[in-house]
Amino acid sequence: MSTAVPPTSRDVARLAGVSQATVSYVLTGKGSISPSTRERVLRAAESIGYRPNLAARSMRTRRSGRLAVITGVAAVGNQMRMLTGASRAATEAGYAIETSSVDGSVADRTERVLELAAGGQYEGVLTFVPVLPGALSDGGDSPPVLAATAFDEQMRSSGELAEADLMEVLLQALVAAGHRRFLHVAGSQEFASARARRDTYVACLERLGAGSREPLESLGVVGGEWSAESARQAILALPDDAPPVAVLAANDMLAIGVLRAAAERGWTVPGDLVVTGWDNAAFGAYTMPSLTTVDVDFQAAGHHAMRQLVAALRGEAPPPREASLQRIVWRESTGAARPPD
Amino acid sequence: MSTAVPPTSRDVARLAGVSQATVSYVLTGKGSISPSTRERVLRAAESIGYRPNLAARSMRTRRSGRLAVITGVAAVGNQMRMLTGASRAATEAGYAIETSSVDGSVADRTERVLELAAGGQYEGVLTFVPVLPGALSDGGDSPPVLAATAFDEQMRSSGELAEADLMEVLLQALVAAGHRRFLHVAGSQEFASARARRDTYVACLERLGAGSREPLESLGVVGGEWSAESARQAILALPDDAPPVAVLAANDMLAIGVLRAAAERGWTVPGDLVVTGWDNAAFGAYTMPSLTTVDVDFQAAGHHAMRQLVAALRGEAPPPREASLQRIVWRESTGAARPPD
DNA sequence: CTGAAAGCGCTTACAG
DNA sequence: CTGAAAGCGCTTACAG
Repeated sequence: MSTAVPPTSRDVARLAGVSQATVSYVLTGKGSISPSTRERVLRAAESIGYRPNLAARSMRTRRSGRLAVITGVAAVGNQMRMLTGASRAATEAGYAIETSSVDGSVADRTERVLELAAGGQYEGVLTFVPVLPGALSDGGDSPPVLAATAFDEQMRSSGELAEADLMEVLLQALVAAGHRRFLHVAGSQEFASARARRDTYVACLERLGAGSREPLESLGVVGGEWSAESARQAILALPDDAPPVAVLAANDMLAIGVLRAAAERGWTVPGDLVVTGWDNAAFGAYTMPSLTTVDVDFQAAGHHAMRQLVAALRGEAPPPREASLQRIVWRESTGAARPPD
Repeated sequence: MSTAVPPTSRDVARLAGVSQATVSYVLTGKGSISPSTRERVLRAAESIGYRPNLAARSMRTRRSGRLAVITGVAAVGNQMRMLTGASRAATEAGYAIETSSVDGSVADRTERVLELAAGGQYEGVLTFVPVLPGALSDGGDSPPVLAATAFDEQMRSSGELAEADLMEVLLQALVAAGHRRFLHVAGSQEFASARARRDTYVACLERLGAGSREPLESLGVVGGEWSAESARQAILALPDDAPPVAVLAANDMLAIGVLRAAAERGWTVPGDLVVTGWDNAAFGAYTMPSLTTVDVDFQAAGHHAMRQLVAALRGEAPPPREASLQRIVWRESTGAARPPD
């Protein structure tokens, strides 16, 4: 519609009766400008709908104002929610984000992330897929690279997604409900979240076992990828006398594979098996039986991860940790088990 | 790592022993440059790893080289797959894409799309969520705005996703298997795909009914949003004597809601009810029973939609229609029904 | 506290 | 077929 040429800072200057430099100082907040001049400039800019030409600014400052987000092919729904949150945080901070999808091995993905970081096009990179820890950096000479789904010793990530505290709550409740035999169906161990859930499962079971009168038994950790089929296979491979057993799956997709396999074997849920998932996938409330799971606020997680990235590239202190983004949703697949309070 | 200043076209010119203008002509393919000079410039650019500064180019050409993709909050997994394909197509065409998530009413979304199109930051806009047809444009004075999930009379969209031909195949196969009573659980009618599936259901049932010895009966069209809960409610509202009935749901999320409701009412699937979905969601192979559905290649759809956008903004003819991106996947929820061949 | 001037890296008439 | 020069819209020392 509007074939009109967009106004420039020179137009604003002319209108406000100041120099172009003054306009720039007001808009970037850099120079020290008198309140009255400042006011006048702002009003002029407003009145003609001035919006800085980002390309010109970028060329002059050698800052692109753009951040890259790396997505992968797994758990696309969760990533999209994270992207929404990250996108909002980036906009709030004055950055635009560009999305780049990668697949292949962890080495391939890492290579790609490194390329993007070195390309000079982006001021920072946030990855939703696991890469080798060596690729992560909190800035310094090169653009910061943060991971939203992994964490390492240097804490260059939003740990929330990797938090597995609720695995302990799940286990405690199941023990309290009388369960004594357990199995963990793990997710891809490339993901810190999967590692955290597995580690917490193993550690908690040991600890709880030591403190309880009756012995707790773990049938171990099976699976290792994020596919329903891997979970199904793991359950089909169980000995016939496995039940009664409480199966803690690393996410809902795995859990539905467990449900399916149980049905195939003629095991009832929550009779012979109880099952829990993670992520609160939309389908989980409608399976038969519905899935007990851990609701994760992916949008908030994406928002927070992006805020961390922005803080890193500005050299600011990381934003405070958000209140927990996770919460257990008890449904039919765990029978009468409920959290101890 | 590399604190080195990236090479400029001037560096390339110096190295190749030509002027900066010549380098530009070679790289943009605009001027007429002798093959030997051209070769020399290309080699020089290659040798020092020259990559054009997009900000500078953009400022000079007043073209941003950036396209906006609008995503929404529903069917996030499908959208992410489309985004992956669109992203690839954009890169192939030399564009970068930025993602912007919108929600709210169709009016809100339309407003947002219009803003983005008018903002001057993007050369084109592709939306994965429905907007008012008036917002769509195939270019001209303003940037083109295309929709990947809707279509209108002017065909400003990649119709593939809206294609519902397979609904007819589904119905024919079910009729051939002996089904006589049908129900359609529709998706949100804002989506062209949902409208197409509903319309095809209605039209086919009429046509097939007219041509068959035994009368076909439709229990009608219910639902109208993309939630499993709406489908569940629709089934719970059916009269007790509804079965046997073939339920054609507009997507898999709806179908799992149907499955759940059937179980709650004590109706067996595929005995009392047969059920079909759409989209081939990952969980559909693991429900009990597994879901017959329509597999959709969302990545290819996104790729094709983006190619259309690029063609529109370049004033080129739209790319040829892809071979069908859809295919029926027969599973347990339809019992013995199979396509007539 | 404010302005004149240079320059970021590119493209594109224009002249040769 | 090639080069010298201007200018896209901004920011930022520098001088006042």
